[in-house]
Amino acid sequence: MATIYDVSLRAGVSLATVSRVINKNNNVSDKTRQKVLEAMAELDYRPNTIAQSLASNVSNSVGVLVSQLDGPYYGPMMAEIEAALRAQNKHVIIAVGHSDAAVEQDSVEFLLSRGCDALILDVEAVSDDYLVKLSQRSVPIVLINRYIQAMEPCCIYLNNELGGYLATRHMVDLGHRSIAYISGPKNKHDAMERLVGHQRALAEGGLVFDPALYIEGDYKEEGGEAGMLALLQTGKSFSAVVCANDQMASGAIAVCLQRGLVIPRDLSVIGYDNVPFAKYISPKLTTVNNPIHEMGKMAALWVLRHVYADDQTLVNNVFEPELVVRGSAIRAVN
Amino acid sequence: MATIYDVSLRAGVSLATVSRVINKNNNVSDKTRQKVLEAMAELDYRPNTIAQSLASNVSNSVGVLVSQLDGPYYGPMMAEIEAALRAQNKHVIIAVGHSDAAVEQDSVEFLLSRGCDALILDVEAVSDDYLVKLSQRSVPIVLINRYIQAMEPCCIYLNNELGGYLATRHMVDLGHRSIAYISGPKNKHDAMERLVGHQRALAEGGLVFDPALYIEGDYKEEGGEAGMLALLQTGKSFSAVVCANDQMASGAIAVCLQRGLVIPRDLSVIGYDNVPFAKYISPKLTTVNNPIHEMGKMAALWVLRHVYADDQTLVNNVFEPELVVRGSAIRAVN
DNA sequence: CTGTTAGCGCATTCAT
DNA sequence: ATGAATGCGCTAACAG
Repeated sequence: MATIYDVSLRAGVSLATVSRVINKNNNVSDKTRQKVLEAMAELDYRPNTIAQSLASNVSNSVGVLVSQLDGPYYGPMMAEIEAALRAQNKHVIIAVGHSDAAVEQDSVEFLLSRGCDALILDVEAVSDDYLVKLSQRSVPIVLINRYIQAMEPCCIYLNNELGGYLATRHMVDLGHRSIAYISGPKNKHDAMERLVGHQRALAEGGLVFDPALYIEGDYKEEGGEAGMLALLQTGKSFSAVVCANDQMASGAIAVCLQRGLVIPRDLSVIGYDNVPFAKYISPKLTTVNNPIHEMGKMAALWVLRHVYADDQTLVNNVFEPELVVRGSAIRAVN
Repeated sequence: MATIYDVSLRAGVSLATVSRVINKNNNVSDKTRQKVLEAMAELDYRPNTIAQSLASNVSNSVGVLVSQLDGPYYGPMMAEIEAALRAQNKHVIIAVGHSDAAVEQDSVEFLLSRGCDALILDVEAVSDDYLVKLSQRSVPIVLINRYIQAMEPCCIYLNNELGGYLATRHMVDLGHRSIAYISGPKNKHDAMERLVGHQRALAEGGLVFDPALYIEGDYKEEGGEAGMLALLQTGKSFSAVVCANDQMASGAIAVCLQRGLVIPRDLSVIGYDNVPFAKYISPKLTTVNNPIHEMGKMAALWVLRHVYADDQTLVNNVFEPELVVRGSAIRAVN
C-alpha cells in the first residue's frame, strides 16, 4: 500500500505538501495540488487513518454504548447515528451495556481505550455520580435518554413524565375509572418517570392510585404477559391497562387473547414507545410516540458540532412524546 | 495520560521491557514484571491502542456491514457479533449498506480505510464478482447470508431453499391445495432461493405453481399488505398464503383482519425468519426459524480463529431452517 | 506557497 | 532476561 512518502516522491514535492492536499489545506497552489492528486491516483493511495489518528490525536471514531442491540428500540436509533456520522466520515464503534452497571462501566473504558473522540451513551445502571465524573475527563460525552442536571447541555432525553401522563390521560378521557398499570423495572429512570406521569393523570382525573392495580414489569413481552396474568388474578375489575412500553403491551394483549378477552371491547390497552411493530399487532396498538431515532440523530449532530466543529444545526435536547391513537383503546362503557 | 515511556522511567527499566509485559511476552523475570506492573498501576497507565495498531499493523477492529440496522432482523445478529468479539477485546465498527450496490461498495472502502483486520459482510446488492475480487485483497472477508462457490470457506449461510420448501410443505401437509405466495424482492438471492423451495414443495405435492397467486413483495410490512390486497383482488380463491418473511406476513395478516377475515379459520398464513415479534402478533405466527443470531456468532468466531488465531471452535457454515408451528396455519377444510 | 524537522506511542529487531 | 535503536505513516510547527 502506497504511503504519503511514495506520493511525495512521484509528485516531486515534500511530505508536508502531500499532507496539505490530503487535509484540504488551502496553502497549496493549484498546480502542485494537481500533481499530487495525480500521483495519488496513479499509486491508488489511501491515507492510513491509524497513522493520521496517532499523529493528529483525533481518531474520527465515536463510541456508542447502548443497553441492547436486539429488540425494536435501539435499531432505529443506531441507524440514525450511523448515518449522520458516516456522512461526515466518522465511524461508530458499538458496545453493549446490558443494563448492568459493571458491564456499562467496562464498556465505557473499552470505548475510551479505543481512542474514541466522543461517547454517546444510553446507559441505565450506572450512577449519576459516575457519569458526572466521567464527563469531567477529557472525552466529550452525550447522554441519551437520561437527564442529569450537572450535565444538562449534553443530555438528550424524552419528557417521560409527560408521556406517562398522556397515556393515562387518554384512558381517563375515554371515561375509564379503573385503570391498571404495568410499569417498567423500578430501577430504571424512565420507568419511574412514566409512572409519575401516570399518577398525575390519575389524580387530575379524580382517581386514586390503587397499588393492587400496579404491577412492576421488565419492559419485555414476558413481563407484559406476567403482569396481565397477575392483574387478572387479583379479581379486581378494571377496564383499561396502560403499559409502560409496547413490548409489554403486546405481551399483555397476547394473554388477553388467550383468555378470550377481546381488545378493546373488553379491555382497553395502551403502550409506549411506538416501536415499528406496534401497528402490526392486532388490534393496532394505541401508544405514545417516543422519537428515539430523532434523539439518536440529535446526539450524532451534537458530536459533529461540538467535537468536530462541523457546523450542524441542533434542534433541541428535550423531546416531547405524543399520543398515537390506534385501535387498542376505546371509550369505556358504563 | 501516561505512556509506556513514563512507565519505563518509574519502573527503572527500558521501553522494550514494558512493551514485553504489556504483550505478555514470557521473556521477563517475575521481579521486573512486578515492578512494571506496579508502575503501571501507580500511573494508571492504559495502552494507546492507536499507537499499538500503527506499530503492529493490527487494529483489533473488525468491520461489520449490514443492510439495515432498524427492523427486527439484524439486531440479534449484531448483538452476537459484538458479544463474541468484545469478549476477546476486539471492537466492531458498523456500517450500513441499505441494499444498494454503490453504498455497499462505498461502505466496504470506508471500513477498509479504517484499518479493519477483517470484514463481516451481509450484502445483497453487490455482485459475486466484486466480492470474489475483494476477497483476493489482503483483508479477510466473511460473508453472511450469501453463498459464493469461490469463497465457500468464508460463507455463512442458511439453506433458504429448504426453508421455502418447509414452509410450503407445511401447508401442503395441512391439506391446502391452493397456496398463494408473497415473495421477497426478486433481486435478492435469499428471496429467490426461498421461492425455489416453495415451488419444489408445490410440485412434490402435485400442485402447479399459479403465477396469479404469486406476488413479489419487498420484505417489509407494506409489501405484505400490498401483496395480500393484490391477492384478494384477483378474485381467485386460496386457502393459504406463504410469506417470504415475517414482516410481510404481519402486514398480510393486518389486511385480512381489516377485511374481516379470521386467521387461521378463513386463511392460513405462514411467515419466515421467526423474528422476535412473530409470537406476539395474533394469532401467533407459524413460521420458519432463521438462526440469524447463531450465524452472526459463527462469523465472529470465524474471524477470531482465522484472523486473530484465537483458538475458537467453529461449528459450521451452513445452517438449516426449521419449521416453527404456532397458530396462524391450520388444516384446510374441504 | 513549500520544505525540513520532530515527534505521536508503541512493537520489534538486534545486541548484550 | 534486558536494553538501544529504528520505524510504522502521518501531522504540525517552524523556516524560508
